Amino acid sequence: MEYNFRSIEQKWQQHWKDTNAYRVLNNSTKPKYYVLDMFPYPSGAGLHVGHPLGYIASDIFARFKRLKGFNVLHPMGYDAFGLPAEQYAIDHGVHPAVSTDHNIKNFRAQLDNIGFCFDWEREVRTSDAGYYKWTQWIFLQLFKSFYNRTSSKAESIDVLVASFEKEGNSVHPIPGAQYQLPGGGNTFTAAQWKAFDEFTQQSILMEYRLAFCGYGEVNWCEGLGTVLANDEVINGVSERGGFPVVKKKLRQWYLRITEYADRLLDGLQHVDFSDAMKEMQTNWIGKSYGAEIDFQVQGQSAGTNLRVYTTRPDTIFGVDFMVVAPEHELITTIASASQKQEVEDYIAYVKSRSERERMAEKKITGCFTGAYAVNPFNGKQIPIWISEYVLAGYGTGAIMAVPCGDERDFKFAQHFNIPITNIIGDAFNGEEANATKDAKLVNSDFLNGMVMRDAIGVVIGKLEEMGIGKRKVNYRMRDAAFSRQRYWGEPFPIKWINGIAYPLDEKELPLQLPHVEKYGPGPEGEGPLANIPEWTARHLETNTMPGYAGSSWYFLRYMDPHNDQAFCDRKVSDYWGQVDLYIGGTEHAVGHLLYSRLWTKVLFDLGHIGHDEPYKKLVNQGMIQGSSRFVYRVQGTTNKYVSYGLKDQYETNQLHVDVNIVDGVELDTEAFKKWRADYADAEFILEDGKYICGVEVEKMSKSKFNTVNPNDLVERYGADTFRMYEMFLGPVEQSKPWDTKGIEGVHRFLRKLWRLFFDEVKGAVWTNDKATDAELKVLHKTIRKIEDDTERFSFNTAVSAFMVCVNELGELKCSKKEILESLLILLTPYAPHVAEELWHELGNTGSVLDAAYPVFQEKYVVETTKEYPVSINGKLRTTMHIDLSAEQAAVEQLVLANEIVQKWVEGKPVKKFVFVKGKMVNVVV
RNA sequence: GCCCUGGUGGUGGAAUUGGUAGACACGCAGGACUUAAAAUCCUGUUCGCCGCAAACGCGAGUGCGGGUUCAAGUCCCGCCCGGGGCACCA
Repeated sequence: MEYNFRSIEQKWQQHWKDTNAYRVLNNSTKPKYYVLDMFPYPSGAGLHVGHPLGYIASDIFARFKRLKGFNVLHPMGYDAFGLPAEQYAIDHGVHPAVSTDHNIKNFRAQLDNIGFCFDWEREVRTSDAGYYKWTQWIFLQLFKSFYNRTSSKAESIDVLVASFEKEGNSVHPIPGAQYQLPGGGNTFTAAQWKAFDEFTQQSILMEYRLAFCGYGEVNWCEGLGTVLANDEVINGVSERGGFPVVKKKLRQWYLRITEYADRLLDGLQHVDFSDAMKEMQTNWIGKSYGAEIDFQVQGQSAGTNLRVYTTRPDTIFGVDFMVVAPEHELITTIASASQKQEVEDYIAYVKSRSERERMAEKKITGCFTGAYAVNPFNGKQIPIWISEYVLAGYGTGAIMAVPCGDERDFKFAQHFNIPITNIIGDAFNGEEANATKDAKLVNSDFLNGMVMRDAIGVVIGKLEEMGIGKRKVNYRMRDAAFSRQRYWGEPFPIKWINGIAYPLDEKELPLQLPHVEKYGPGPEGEGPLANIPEWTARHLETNTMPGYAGSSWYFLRYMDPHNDQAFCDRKVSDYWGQVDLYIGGTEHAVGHLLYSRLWTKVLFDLGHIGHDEPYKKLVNQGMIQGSSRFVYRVQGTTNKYVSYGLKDQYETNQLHVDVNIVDGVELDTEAFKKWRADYADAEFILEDGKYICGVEVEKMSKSKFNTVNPNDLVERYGADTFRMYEMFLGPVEQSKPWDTKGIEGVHRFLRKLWRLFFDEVKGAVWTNDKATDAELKVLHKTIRKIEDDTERFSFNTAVSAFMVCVNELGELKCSKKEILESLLILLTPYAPHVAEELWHELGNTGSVLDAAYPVFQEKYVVETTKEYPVSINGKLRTTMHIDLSAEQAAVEQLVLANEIVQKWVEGKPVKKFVFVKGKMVNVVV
């Protein structure tokens, strides 16, 4: 009887399906464990061997936890809305719903092939109305909430309104500093609030809502009648058609994620993410501590101040000029008559440049306004410049420039010949800025002699005393744009009437995405929904939600996927709680992870769930790179190819060749001729009768012909081999190249395992004999190793531990049920099909999926002697078997009597004798 | 430029707390079985030196240069190279 993996795998997959082996219940006496894979987008290209890596790892872990007695939730679903499907629809005339459905079918077939233990009854798709009903519902919660800065959490907007009616906005000032009420200013009393008309009231509330609508700058292309992404704009004109593109403020939905900046930062201390991941999120949030300082502008009325943000108030005596962003509102007020034309020209120039150009070119540009600010401490006049290196959206959109301490300021000063004041003495060399905080200040009036680090607080204190500055924390993170002018996404449950956004009643959800035939943009940068008369007649919002809407909360829906009364029953989310293990790539470091953390915090604040961090532990799987193969076409010929080893004798061109027609490095020349029509009459210059290909590691991609389809490998070696090989390749977190050839080693291992049970001629060879000490030792060593390795996600070493175990049992000629049965349970997470088959062959009737995990017993692995390495002066010279209970004195005697040791010691006195019990011996002479 | 990673045989990788570097595989070489091939199995395989050869032995060796230690792939200091992220954030 031989290892017929095809029929075995088919049989058990069918059996598990028939018996609902992977169904998970929401109530259990067992402890819970939640294993989640990052939501895949079902692309039309299908899976290559790089994709399932994380799924296999999570599957192994889920099965392991199940064997260890946990109730394990391990679901899968699809992030089905999104731009690619819509783009495909536009290009091919297939409705996104149709192509998405088709892609999901293929995706599912590929997944099933690998034998995952997903509970498919819990599958979710973000594009299903039953799902996005709740995405819309959560959006409404965001819309109807504000961030209460006094309680530091989201609360109902009703709380805010009640406060307004009682005390105006004195308790809850408007979060956006720039906002101006229709009559100017940004504070109001209770009486004023009550007197505002509805439009004004709603406009004010919009300034607080966690999901809000505002105006944002976008690239508007009149010629194409649409908004363009940054990468679709080149040199100020559209990539397609060359039409001019201008920055335009357009209505957009946003999430007020900035209010959660601190909590998102703090939360990182309570989750188990890699340092790199925490670092990326921390940088993205970009918290900085500094001060806002008001500078009087010369010749302007007392109220017209230039407010700057700086993290280095200690350098205030080194300020040689001010720089404001080109968008700064004060420019028109302060620009002098003589500079007016120059300023206008400069602003026009900046407007013509896209964000991308601005960043790519990094030219030093700028323009003097003709106005001067006054240094509040010494009355010095400071010229005010405009430059695009200062960003309107950060801080106050204006800075005080200190060229001796800031590289950008230094370069600007040099470029425009602005004299530089040195306030750090020898620490400034005149060649480049020095951003130190440890220098002693000079030329700094009352700060002279003080270390900069200490001066920061002193200056802020003084500014506050004078009433012209205050401590200020800033964040780099901006509010998240939450609308797309696209079709294939969740419609917003919002109606617009007279410029006021009204939420739909929850009973009206889901607001169904209407069917359309065309996906072209609507007028004035609106989405395709604006082209549907029935839609606009209902005054419905025409934008749709972005891709990350549905994926921000899907981990909650898996818990209770069919509930049509709530997004997830509170009792159910309390039972499952956080995702215990989340596996996925690093590409979602700041997008998806930050958004889903935000949504979780809001839902927690509003009392809908009981935890405020979605993921307890995050593991990032590495990428599997492609290993490309090349053939070398001789130059001057149309179809003559020279083998790798001989190519230096010719002038050649290197061409990618499909890795699937190469065995290791040897090209299948017949397959090559059949591969593409123009290679049909190819000729080869061989070495040793073979055509050897060149090899290079590159990204795995169709265009490089280095993709490998898991289906082909499963067909040839079986799912169990494939799963184990993906793990055997190396640590999950690490990127590594794919090498199909290596899979045979894992396949051989499974056949070796099989032969412990069955002989090709004799049939079953396993016995009920009592296991020997040596056999039990092999088994228990393996139990310990597999358990440890699996717990710490070291799946590659676990696979080799299985190999070692089977090799050793083979040497011992051990085919005893007592040993093999336990081994099968250990193997179940990794190779479930063959484990289940052999489990039944041993006479078990239940499924191995629910067997009791073997318990490691120390007594079987205790050693009495150890082969000690013996070094002389740190160099290994020999090894000696010594009783483990032996103490230093006895060992010393034994070792020094050893012939080889004596030879090396050569009668010299022993200076030191190092003995670490159970480890090693070192003789120092 | 800044931050985070990593660098070990021909290849993927192992060495969990400083204690026998190269586990386990791939590849390669040789052998067995076979008319032959495939499959399978066995042996060898870090490099160098000595040697007809094997055994044994010796020397070097974890990107480079220093250091700490009885002992360093592992710890410290200074470099070099690859991968990833951020990039006018004041």
